[in-house]
Amino acid sequence: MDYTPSDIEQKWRDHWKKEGTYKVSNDSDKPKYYVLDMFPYPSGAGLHVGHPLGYIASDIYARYKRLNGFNVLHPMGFDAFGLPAEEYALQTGIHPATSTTDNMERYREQLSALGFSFDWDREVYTCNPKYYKWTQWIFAELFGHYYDQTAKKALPISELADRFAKEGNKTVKAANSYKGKFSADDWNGMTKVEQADVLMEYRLAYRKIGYVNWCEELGTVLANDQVKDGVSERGGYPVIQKAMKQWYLRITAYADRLLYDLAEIDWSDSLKTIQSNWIGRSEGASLFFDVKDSDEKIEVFTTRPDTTFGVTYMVLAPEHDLVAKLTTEGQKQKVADYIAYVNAKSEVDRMAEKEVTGEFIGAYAINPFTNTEVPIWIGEYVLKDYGTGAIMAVPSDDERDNRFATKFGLEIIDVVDKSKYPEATLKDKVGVIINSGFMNGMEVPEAITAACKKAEEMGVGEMHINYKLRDANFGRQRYWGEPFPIIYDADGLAHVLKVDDLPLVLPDTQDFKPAKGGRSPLARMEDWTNLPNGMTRETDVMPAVAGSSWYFLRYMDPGNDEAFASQKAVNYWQDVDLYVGGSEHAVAHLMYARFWHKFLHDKGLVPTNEPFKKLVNQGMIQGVIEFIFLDKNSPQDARRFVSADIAAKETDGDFAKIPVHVDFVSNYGSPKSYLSKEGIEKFLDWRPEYKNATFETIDGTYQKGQEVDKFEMLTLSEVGKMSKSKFNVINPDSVIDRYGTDCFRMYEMFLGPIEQAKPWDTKGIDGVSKFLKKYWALFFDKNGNWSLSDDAPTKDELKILHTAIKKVTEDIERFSFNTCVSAFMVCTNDLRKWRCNKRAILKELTILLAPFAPHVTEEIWNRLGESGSVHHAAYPIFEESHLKEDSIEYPVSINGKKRGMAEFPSDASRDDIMAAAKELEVVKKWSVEDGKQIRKIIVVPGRMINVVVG
RNA sequence: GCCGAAGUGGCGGAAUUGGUAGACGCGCUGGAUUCAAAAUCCAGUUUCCUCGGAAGUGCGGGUUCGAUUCCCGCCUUCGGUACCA
Repeated sequence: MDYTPSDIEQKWRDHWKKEGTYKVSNDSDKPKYYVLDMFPYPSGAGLHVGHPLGYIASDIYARYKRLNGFNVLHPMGFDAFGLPAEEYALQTGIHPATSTTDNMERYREQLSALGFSFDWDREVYTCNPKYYKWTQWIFAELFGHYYDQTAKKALPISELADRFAKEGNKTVKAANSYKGKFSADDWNGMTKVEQADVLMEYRLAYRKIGYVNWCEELGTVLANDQVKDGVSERGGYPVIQKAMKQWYLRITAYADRLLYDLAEIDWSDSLKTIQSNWIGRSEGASLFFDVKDSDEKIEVFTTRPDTTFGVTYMVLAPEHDLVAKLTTEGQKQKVADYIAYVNAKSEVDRMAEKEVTGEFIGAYAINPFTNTEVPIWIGEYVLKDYGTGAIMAVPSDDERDNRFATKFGLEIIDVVDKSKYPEATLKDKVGVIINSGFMNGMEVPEAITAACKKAEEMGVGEMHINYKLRDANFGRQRYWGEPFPIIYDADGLAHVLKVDDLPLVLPDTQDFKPAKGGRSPLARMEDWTNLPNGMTRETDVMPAVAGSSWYFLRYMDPGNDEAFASQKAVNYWQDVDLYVGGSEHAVAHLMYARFWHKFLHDKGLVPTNEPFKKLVNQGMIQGVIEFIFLDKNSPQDARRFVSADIAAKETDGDFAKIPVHVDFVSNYGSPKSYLSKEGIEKFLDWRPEYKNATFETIDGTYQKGQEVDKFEMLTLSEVGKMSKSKFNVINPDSVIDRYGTDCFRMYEMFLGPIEQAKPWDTKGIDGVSKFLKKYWALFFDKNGNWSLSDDAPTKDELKILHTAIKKVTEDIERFSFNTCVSAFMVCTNDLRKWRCNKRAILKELTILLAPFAPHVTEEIWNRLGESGSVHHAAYPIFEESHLKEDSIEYPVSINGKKRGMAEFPSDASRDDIMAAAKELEVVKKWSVEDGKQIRKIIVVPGRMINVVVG
């Protein structure tokens, strides 16, 4: 009887569904274990082969925990709001709700074909009003709270207003963006609007001016992803930075806790480092510089107040508020030109700019320590949102300042003597201070303290802790997202909707184009925005990160209409024990989710301080992106495409890389990938705007309709993220059709370490397929008849089984699934050598294999005559005694090079082995016979012997 | 630019704590079976040479009896860089 996956896999999936094999209850005597996957965005391209990598790993782990007696919560859902569905709607007129529903349906089918042990009754999707009711509610709660730095937690904003009325804000230590100080009398004398404006600067959800990518031609705000090289990806129109008032979340209030609580969670060091660098806590001083002939002061943050005597100029961010006020008449034009240049660049482009750029604004600041005048510049390397958006430049001790000063011929004064520390780089805070008045002769750390003290005495500054972390821009001028539960009164004051008025359902429309001024399409729906009582609704919607910031809590109690989840459910499940997802989410999603969780914890609504106890980042399965080259200078009605080899040769040509759908390309991913005549025709059907183009190769040129015998246009292959926008998505469906789900699951695991990125390739899948056939064949005789023996297993058979139990168990625990698959292969190969068909061995092997290949093992389990499901069986117990050997083979090295082997009893002592080693043939050959002496013998019991000769 | 990761045979990868480099699989070569093919099975497969060795884990140094593993300096590729998710 042959192994035929198609005969068994669907049968068992139907059976599991019918029996509710993977249902999980909130009432259980078993210990709980929560295994969570990062839920997918249901893209129109379907589930690709990269998604399952993490899902298979977490499914194996969930099944492993279940076999070990845990009550395992293992849910799945969809991150269903987002930009791509809206862009698709703009192009096709298909409503995002429709396309998203269709895509989710396709994803469910694809996911269920992978045999995951999800409890689908707990499915959550973020665009469901029953779900986003609570997303809106959490936002409303954030709006209703401020962060009290004395209590170290969020408190109701009403308590803050009461304190202002009694004490003003001088005694309040709270996270805020309000600059001034006021007394109780001042507060009580303010108008309602003024008070509301002040409170807004303290709320955890607040409004302020922020910058967006604005495309005038498209009349819309663009995501960073939609901007390439300063122009819109669609159409290639110019994009500038435009100021807009919108919602923000004050995540910076939690910066310290987000940083220090990393210590209590089991995440990789690299991920913790990424998060900690993203938070970017640095201690230093804020210093105020007077401006010559002006009342204005420029505030800077510096980690090196000890170098203040070396300040020879200042640089403001081009967007800094003071730029307009301080620029002198003579410099106005140059400054305006420079700002226009900067506005056309994204932040990433600005940071990546290798050339130093800047402009003098004509004004001078006064160095508070030296009273000398220093010129004020603007430069793109200073970012508005980091620190105060202004720096004091110390070209002697900062690399970027140094490059800037060198290029523009600005003065450089040495203030730190590093001659005592020849190893130190500019970045190291070491050295002796020189040319610096009261600090001369001090070591750097001492001087930093002294400079802060002096600044405080002089009233020109103070110690300050700065974070790179910025508050989260939470407004999108879009349609497909959660509406804000916010209405504005006649004074423009924001009010939140009460929980009884939620969800505020996203109104229906067929017109997804932005409204005037780049506002959300909702702004056009006046019936919805204008309320009968004269109030108006907020028309921005929330970003996709909103729904993904708390979904893990909803799975605990997904149907609840009274709360985001019941306290009983939350107290039972507590937190996520294992979270598996891509490293591309290392900052944004994980940071926001931790922030929301901590806020809910402050409110006493979740028992844990951190949401994700252990986190494993799966590497990305990459796709191949194929390009041909478009000659940018060719006329619009006769575009010229050239092959990759021509483009490589014509180095002076001006070519744009145009991605080609991988389906059109022959031999994709290899150096010889090419477009055939048929491939080009498919490309032209797909991109009709190029129908008149010519396609040039070294051997000749092709144009649509032309007759050619053999035509191969070489394409350029690059490896990169699998994404609909790169036209390189590969679905698992065809692989599953051919090899079966169990094989696909094991092959994805066999590809390599789960955390490592790798390009997709089906080359080795036959090996895994052969393994499953061999495993199946263990249960059958030569004639294909079911044939098992009930005899007691031999010592060798037990050793093979228990070697596998040990290896597989240890490797599951350390998430090394590729080596598990290899251990299974070794085990079946060895059992085949012994022609083992003992029930006692094969039954245990079947349970061990069940998490990896759930279908074939269930079929065998059934044929073994066992009751129930193999997925509810008891995990095999490892017995050390079966692995014991009488003797061990030692490698014998001479001077670190392996020269031979020698066998010793496994209980031989180090001294015994050392004595015996001297007499070994190999050792004599390489020492005495070579005219050398034995200098030293190193024995590591059970491992190796190394003899040093010389 | 900044932050993080990776680099080992023709290919995917293994080596868990500094201790036999290349497990397992693909591919390839030869053989068996077959009228033939597929499938299956067996053997071989890092490179180089004088068959005894020599070299070898991106590159250049270092520590050590011993380094894929630790340290210093580079190179290349991938991910993130705050509005793709």
